Amino acid sequence: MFHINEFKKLSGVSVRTLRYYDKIGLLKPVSKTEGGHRVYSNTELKKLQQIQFLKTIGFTLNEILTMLESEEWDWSNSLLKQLTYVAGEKDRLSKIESSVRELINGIAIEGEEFRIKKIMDLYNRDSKEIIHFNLNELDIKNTEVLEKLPNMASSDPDSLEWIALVGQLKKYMHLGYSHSRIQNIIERMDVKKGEDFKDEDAFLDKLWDIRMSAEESKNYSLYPIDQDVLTFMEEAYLYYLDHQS
Amino acid sequence: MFHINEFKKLSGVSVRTLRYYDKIGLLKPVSKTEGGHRVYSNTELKKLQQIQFLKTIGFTLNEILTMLESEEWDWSNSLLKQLTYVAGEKDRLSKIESSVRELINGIAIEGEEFRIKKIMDLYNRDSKEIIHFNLNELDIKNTEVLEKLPNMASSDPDSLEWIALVGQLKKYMHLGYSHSRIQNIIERMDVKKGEDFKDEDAFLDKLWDIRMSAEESKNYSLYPIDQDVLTFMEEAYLYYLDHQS
DNA sequence: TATAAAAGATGACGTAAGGTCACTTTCAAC
DNA sequence: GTTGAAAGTGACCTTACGTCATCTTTTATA
Repeated sequence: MFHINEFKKLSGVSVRTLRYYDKIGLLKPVSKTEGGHRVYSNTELKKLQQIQFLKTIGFTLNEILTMLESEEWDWSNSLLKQLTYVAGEKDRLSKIESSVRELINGIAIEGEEFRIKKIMDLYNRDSKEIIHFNLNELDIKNTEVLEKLPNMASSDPDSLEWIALVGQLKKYMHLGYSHSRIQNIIERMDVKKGEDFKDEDAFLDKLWDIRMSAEESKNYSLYPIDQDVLTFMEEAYLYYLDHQS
Repeated sequence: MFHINEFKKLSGVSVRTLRYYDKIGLLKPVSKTEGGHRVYSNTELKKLQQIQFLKTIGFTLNEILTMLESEEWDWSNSLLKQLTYVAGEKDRLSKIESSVRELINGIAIEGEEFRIKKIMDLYNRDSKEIIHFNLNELDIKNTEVLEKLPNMASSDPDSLEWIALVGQLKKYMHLGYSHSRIQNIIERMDVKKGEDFKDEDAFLDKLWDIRMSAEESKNYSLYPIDQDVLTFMEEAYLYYLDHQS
């Protein structure tokens, strides 16, 4: 049993935060003294560490609250959502990073005059690729795509394998679409497509369809796939069809 | 000259935001009508676009305010700072992404309940860094297994596929080891084993070894594989070897 | 046991960047 | 001049706490 300052030292979380978590019902002390001082135990310490972890991967306190409250929480689903979010943010930051690098280089080379003009140029480009893209994504995510891909957030191993396959494709892209490793991946995708999923709503069919129409991929919000990966996939697939035994 | 609603349509920025920018002195309208309605011009449109750009690369409105106010601003310096910040954030998100992936993988293989709290418990306040689940942080006592599986906690797509394959095996176990679906999975495992990894330390070889000695798998604690899955895998593999071609 | 000091509790206000009412005033068309 | 649309202002709300200010409880010492 610890009082609040000991608990703070054990957990590394500020007293204010502990009181706040108590207030919002996220982490209540195991009991209180007669005078109203909070008393914590090891149980609360563990729970607090879980909270800290979920916070670092980007969940809000409210989300964490409902997660830890409900006994039957769909962890896979929310973790996949979170993965989507995190991967998307990472992607966004990558683009920003290159913009800023470009700007710095431009200023270094061309000097002061470069400033306004180039900022504008960069902004216009970014506004098309980043901002506008995000707005569309948000709008569409809630309506069409979710209906189109009902099972896409499942923790089904098949879905996971699909994710793995796309990941491999990306990893080995530099080998070129005719490379045997790439062709093996494509073959597995093709086999898997025909073999594992015969129902219409299946994850793979939907994603396969999306591959066909590159435009749609922009709205594909569960697992962001870069445009170049999709293009590459298309090329590799065509090559695969041509050279099939 | 535009009134506020036209300006909103031109810029894509909400009316509330425009009024807010006016209030904090970031973007004032060129003039006001006698009745107090805001009037904007093309100059403000350009400035607003600059603001939007600076916002997307992560500057606060306050920073932008001082930037645009002072005539001689050290752009290189602040952009470099921003680059550092953005790159750092990207790095942070990368680590989070791997953590989440690993968590998902663990759940995919093992099922929801058991693993998640245990993994989350790994979060230590001591490590100010985001946890990167490498094996050292895990509570593993058998060091032999540790040495055998150097890369198994990585989010390498190859690892992901392996994980997915084991997951599928578990999922379709009930079909029996001679079922075509199972045999397909086994075949992919076998092909993958020989094909993708030729170096000794590779993930798959090591795990394949572990399949051989079922006892060791008990110490295999990052992605523990159930005993029955291992046994089943062995049976299916023997069947596969017998009936090959 | 009395008392002082330390520790804890509670409440209020502030943060960034606006969103969302509610209510009032001005503009533009007829 | 009337009227409906558009614009104005002000207040409260959001996250996850930090930072006082004031009051009460606990604890250590005389």
